[in-house]
Amino acid sequence: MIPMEGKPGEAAGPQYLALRDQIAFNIEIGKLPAGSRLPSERQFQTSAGFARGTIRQALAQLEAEGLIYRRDRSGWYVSPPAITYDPTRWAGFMAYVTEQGRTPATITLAKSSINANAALADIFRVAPGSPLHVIERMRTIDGRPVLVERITVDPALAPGLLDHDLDGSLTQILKHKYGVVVARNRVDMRPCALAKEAAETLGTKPGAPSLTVVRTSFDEKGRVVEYDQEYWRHDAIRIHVDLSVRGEPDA
Amino acid sequence: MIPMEGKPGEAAGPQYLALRDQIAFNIEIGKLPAGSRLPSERQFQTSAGFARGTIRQALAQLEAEGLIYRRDRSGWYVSPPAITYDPTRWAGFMAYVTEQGRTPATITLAKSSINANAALADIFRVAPGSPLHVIERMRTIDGRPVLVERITVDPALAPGLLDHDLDGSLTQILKHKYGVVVARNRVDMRPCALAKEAAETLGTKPGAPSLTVVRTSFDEKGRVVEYDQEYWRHDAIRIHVDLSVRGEPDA
DNA sequence: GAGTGGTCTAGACCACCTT
DNA sequence: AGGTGGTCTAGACCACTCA
Repeated sequence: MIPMEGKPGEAAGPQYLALRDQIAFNIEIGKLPAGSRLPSERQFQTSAGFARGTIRQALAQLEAEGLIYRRDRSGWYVSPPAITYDPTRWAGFMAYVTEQGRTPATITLAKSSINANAALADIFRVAPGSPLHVIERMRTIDGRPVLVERITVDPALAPGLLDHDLDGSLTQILKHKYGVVVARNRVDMRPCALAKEAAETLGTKPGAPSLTVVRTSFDEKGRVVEYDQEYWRHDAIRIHVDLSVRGEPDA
Repeated sequence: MIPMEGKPGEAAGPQYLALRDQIAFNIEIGKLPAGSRLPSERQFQTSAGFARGTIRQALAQLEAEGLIYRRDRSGWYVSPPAITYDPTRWAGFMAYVTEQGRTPATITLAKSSINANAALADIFRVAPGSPLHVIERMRTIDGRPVLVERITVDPALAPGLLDHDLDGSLTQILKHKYGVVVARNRVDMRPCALAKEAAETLGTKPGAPSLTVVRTSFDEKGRVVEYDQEYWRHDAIRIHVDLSVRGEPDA
């Protein structure tokens, strides 16, 4: 067990925030380095003298701030630094994670053919019931699962796609094996909470804070080549966009 | 009090998720319209037969998902639809909120002159201790506070800026009164939790889930004209970016 | 099998909002 | 003044992980 430092001057307020401050302080000064495990909730109970519910409130607060994360039924850990994601750049996951000095990996969870429901039929502009490829993958950074994604591809553009090794870059495969080139990208992002299934895959709890990123890629003819729904641990990503002027200035 | 509908077939799982599903169902079918108030926690306690802690777990879950929000010590309310924000477009808050059929408003909370600390001096490339304008504002959509922001401006570019009415568009003032035109924008976003002060201003609880947006605006000479830190209620915003190809494709 | 977090109970008092 | 959410306690049992 890692002994915690007391923290200096504190403002008044709820006890759980005082405990939060103390833990945050120990993370700041490096006493609790990234990736290390926090003392157990019952150890905090003893050392801090609060009820377990209060301890958990402090931990939930730190989780919401992105300072710590949990591994389901295993313990609480200090979050590693977030990866910066720039939707205006075309680099894929493997590329930009490596660029930032981290180690990415991809695990294909499932691949299958489905029939388009109304929503997907609308997105791909095909008849409802048309076949579509669906690929589910999990991606890790330095061994920690950070996102699950569900990719839908129109088999008309990439027949036999599912026979390839899908642990690398999908965009690369589409380009080199099928000559499909992405000409336009649409990206939607919003904070949300993890659904049960995604939470289990990421080894965390349903309802854990998360960021949903939906990417729709089009080729030069405006056809949808890839529809990608990503669910990120919210402490693993930050968005960065750098733009020169375009569009009308302000109001 | 609004009577709640029972919800149909349910999967096994924790009780708080069952209650979550029931409330979510009532929001979906419109029994609990946007902006309306939920029954009180103690009413749920009676009607659902759970302990209050379990009720609060369900509500916290719905809050994390962005379906409901709280007004401190007042009650729980159904979240209105989110506003779409496109960082690649130049439209200001007033413009894009209006475009989406909603009513924006701005309230200036404070304006003052400070001396640059190390971090700000670095951003503005001035000597530490140099004077800087700081403006704090709150912005609302349809009367609901959705963000607080802290804007820093170099007085060298806009002397006397604080004497203007700052409830409108700052970018407009900089452009029309000072001839300062934004040529480049850098935007950083990340999920986080509201600090105590921001939470109070937004009428919610510290630690409420939130999205931080930091905008740095440059003029054509590369000088920083505006440094804007925004703290959004996480259920009030979604990001949308639409891009044509640029940069190398993938890896 | 010991220990972890996940869930749940049944109370309590408080600060604050609302009427 | 009555009701609200905010905080806190002191237990309990369970499903699961880990050694």
